[in-house]
Amino acid sequence: MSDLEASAPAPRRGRPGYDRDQILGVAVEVFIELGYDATSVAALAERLGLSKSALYHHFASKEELLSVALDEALGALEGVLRESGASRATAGERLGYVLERAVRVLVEKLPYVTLLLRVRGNSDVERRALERRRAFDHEVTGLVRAAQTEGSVRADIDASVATRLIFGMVNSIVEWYRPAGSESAADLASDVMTVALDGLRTR
Amino acid sequence: MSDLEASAPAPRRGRPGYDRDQILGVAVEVFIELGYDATSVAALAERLGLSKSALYHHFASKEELLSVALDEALGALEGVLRESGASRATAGERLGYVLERAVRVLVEKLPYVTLLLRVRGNSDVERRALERRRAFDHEVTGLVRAAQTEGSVRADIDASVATRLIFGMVNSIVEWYRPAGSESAADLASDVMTVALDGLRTR
DNA sequence: GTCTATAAAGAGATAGAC
DNA sequence: GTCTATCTCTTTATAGAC
Repeated sequence: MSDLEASAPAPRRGRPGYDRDQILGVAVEVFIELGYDATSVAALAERLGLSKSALYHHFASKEELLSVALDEALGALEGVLRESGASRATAGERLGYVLERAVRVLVEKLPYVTLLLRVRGNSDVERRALERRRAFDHEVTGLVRAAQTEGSVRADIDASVATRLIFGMVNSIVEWYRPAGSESAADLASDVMTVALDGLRTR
Repeated sequence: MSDLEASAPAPRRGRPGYDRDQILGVAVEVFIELGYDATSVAALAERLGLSKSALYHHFASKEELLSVALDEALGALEGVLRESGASRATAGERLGYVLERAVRVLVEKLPYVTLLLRVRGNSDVERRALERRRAFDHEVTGLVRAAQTEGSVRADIDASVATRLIFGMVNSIVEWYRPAGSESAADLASDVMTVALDGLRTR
């Protein structure tokens, strides 16, 4: 987001020599494996091959790691909503765009979004993240409601319930999808769109 | 499960006088609010209005509370699968039964299932629970595959992916559904079946 | 940018009285 | 069935040297 030059493939020095992004990436991995609360700073340092003090040199606290990671995920999701407005005429089209792009953000930022989806509001940092998630969901619900009025989405289910069910499906992807497997992000997005729009039943 | 007589509405004595079930119920509430790892035994005792020692009189450890709670959820889900076999001819019918009953178990045992769905395998107790969840998912995937062969479920999506998407949707219910609200469990189950089988799109 | 050493608080669990 | 007091270990975080 705020990087003006650093799009290079990251130096990767001999052994230590970590920068903030590299440390953040490893920390998020460990947070996901053990859970944020169950992850001690000692465990993070060990995984990095660093002492705790070296880690505290880069981040002021365990919570700052969490905060920066959550911001990465939220920024990307909010970006999808921002882009959906321009040059799309109907609510149905905008909703389709948001769904498909949200799946891709989930895959591209898998660890960050995974962490976001596990946050429960246990601290100020977590509560602020939940607030931004709620705002996102609220905007999508508005899109679903508009699509119902328009006639492109079935109106016999409450917009809020429909949104929650569909995004429940989308978000659950972080529980099992691994980019290494046989299914590409494009296949996955296509499957999600099919099930969400047309369901499982044969016709 | 092993209660031979105690189906009475629970005594509810003057102030303390807790039994295991009452303590378990409160503990599960707190585990969900704060997360299991972030919940200290002191916090549990405080919520119960008891000392830590009184709590340890009922349960040998914090982990025993978790273990009993997870068993409650898993037992109910496994029961759904057990019942689905008898007297239903096609895989499509069995799958429909499992979906609808799973939603109802989620609602009836909401706190226990919520806790189950947040387990990440951080200890032997958690890993055993995950193993049982995997076995459940595997059986449902088999049902989906049979329904595809039969022709009642669309075959252009991998059975494993379809199962994960649909159960992702079902499981996400624990994130937002509250029995007190306007939507009954029957309405919810009906909405889930509609979206899962026919999708959001109008026709 | 990294280290060792340590402070200060909180964790899970137990002893033993009532 | 509940209590107070305490043990021991681990936690987050800091001090200060290299």
